Amino acid sequence: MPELPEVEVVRRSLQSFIKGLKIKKVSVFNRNLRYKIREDFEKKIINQKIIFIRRRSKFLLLGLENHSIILIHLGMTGKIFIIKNSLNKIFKTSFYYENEINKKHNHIIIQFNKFTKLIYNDVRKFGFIKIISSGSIKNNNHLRLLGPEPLNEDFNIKYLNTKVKNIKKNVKNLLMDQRLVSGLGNIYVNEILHLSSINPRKVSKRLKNHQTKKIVENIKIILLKAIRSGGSSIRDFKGASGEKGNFQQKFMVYNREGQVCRKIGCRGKIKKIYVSNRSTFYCLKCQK
DNA sequence: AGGCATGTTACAGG
DNA sequence: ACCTGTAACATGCC
Repeated sequence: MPELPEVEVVRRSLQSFIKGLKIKKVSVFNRNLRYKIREDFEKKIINQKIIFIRRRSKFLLLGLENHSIILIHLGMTGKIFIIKNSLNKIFKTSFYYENEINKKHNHIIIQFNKFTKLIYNDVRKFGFIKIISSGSIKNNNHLRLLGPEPLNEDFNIKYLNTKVKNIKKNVKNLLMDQRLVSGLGNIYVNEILHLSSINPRKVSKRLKNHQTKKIVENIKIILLKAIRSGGSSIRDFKGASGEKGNFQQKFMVYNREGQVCRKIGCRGKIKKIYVSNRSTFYCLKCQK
C-alpha cells in the first residue's frame, strides 16, 4: 500500500479535484472489500457535498455535510482515480486514465457532476471504505489506537526516548507499530533505518540517544522528500490524478539485495532478511 | 510452478 | 503481558 507519503499525495489530489463537489450518483460493483460495503452505503452519501479531505496515518477521511465521514484505507493495492471529463484541456488526461485503468478492479464509482467522477480500484481488495459519523472518530477502532503523526510536532525525540525505554522489540518492528508512530510501512522503515545507520534487528531499548534523534529526524526527512517526489510506485501506486510517484528511484536499500550501498564512501553490500515475515534490507557495512 | 508483494489482524508459542 | 513468527485475506507478476 501506499504508506503515508502516497496517501498524502492522494489527499492533495482529492483536495484539488473534488473538494466542495456534491455526490450525485454512487455505483458499487463489488461490495467484498476487506470489510463488506454495507447496503446503505449509497444512501448515506448521496447528495452530500465533500466539505473536507483529511489524512490520518494511512487513512483518508472525506467529510460530508451531514457529519458523516467516508473513511478509506487503500490496503496494499487500493487506488483512487479521478476522471475529469470536460471540454477543457483536462479532457485529454481523462481519456488517458480511462485506458489506464483495469476496470476489472473498479469497485466503486462516485459521480459528482457530469464531468467529474471518483473511482475506487483495488486489485487485492485489502483496502476498505466505510461510513462513520464524525462524532465517532475518537472511538473508531481503526483510528483510536494510532500513535502520533510522524510529521507532527508531538512526534519528537523526547517522545521516542520515553517510549523506547521499556520496549524490547527490535527497532524495525517498533517503527512499523502504528501505535508508536502512525503511517510508516515496510518500505520507508527500511529506508529510515538505513539513513540512520541502524541495524533493523537492534533492540529498541538499547538505542542510544543519538540514534533515536537520528530516527526522528530521518523519518521526517524521508517522508517529506517522498511526498515531494509524489510518492513511490513499487507496482501499484499512482496519485489520484494518475501521475506516477518517483521516490522509488531514490531507494537506498529497499529491493536492492546484493547491490552496493549508495551511501557516500560506504560501498557495503545490501542484504535481505526477514523480520516478522516482512522483507528487510540493510547494508552489512554501515548498519552493523 | 512457486515465491513474493506497500497492510492489517488473529493466533500460537516462547 | 510482551514479543516473534506464521498465516490469512485476494490477485498478479516474475
